[in-house]
Amino acid sequence: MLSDDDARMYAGWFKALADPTRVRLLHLLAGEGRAMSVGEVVERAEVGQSTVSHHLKILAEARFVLAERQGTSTLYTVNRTCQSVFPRAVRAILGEEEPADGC
Amino acid sequence: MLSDDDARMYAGWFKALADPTRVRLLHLLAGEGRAMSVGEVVERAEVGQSTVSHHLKILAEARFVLAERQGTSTLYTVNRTCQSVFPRAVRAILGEEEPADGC
DNA sequence: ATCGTCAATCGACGATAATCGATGAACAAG
DNA sequence: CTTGTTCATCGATTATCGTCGATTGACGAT
Repeated sequence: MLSDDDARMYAGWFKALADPTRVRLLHLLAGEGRAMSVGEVVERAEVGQSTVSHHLKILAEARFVLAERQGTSTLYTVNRTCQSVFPRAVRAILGEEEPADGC
Repeated sequence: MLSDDDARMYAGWFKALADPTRVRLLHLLAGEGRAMSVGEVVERAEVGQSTVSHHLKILAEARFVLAERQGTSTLYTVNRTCQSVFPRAVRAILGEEEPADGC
């Protein structure tokens, strides 16, 4: 049986993309193909600055984006090495692979 | 830009697995390798009957499990054709594939 | 027709999460 | 040092979600 901690870990990965606003922010960032400051993201998003900051933090904690401070602004980039987390998580949940941690 | 509806659709798929209890139920069902009644699932789960019924319904609506009524009981099975949903969703969000609907 | 079993639904409660506006902290420019 | 910019954090509000116990509805057996 999947341990409680493993279940929470997998659920956590899915939770990071379980919000439409985060999906759109990630898509926006990926479509631009370069690092973007929070301000640039706010300009193209339809939510306020604090909301964008909040969601980018969640995406960064889940490692789907990378953050880098540059002077007074923070640049966010898509972390493309994370594309494989979901296939691996699904296989682990379905019992075809031993649990994997990290991204 | 990803439409609001598309973003909600993708987020909805992730949301279905964004809860530890649902992850465990799906894992339990997959590990058994056969259709299980709600009662059987309740026996091995650590939550009440109404909670199990609630979560199985959510998993079924997202097409991750299939439900079939058999007399007085309902049998749930893992829908293994849904494994590809997440890779495809991720590619669509990251802009490497046109949006895909359904599972 | 009645009774017992099984699962879905209902109503309520507490916890989590999304959003906003305002405040605060770090930094650059003058 | 002061001012302006940029982002993170705080506090509050509202909405959503997970869980439970109780009820209801469907079905089979007697």
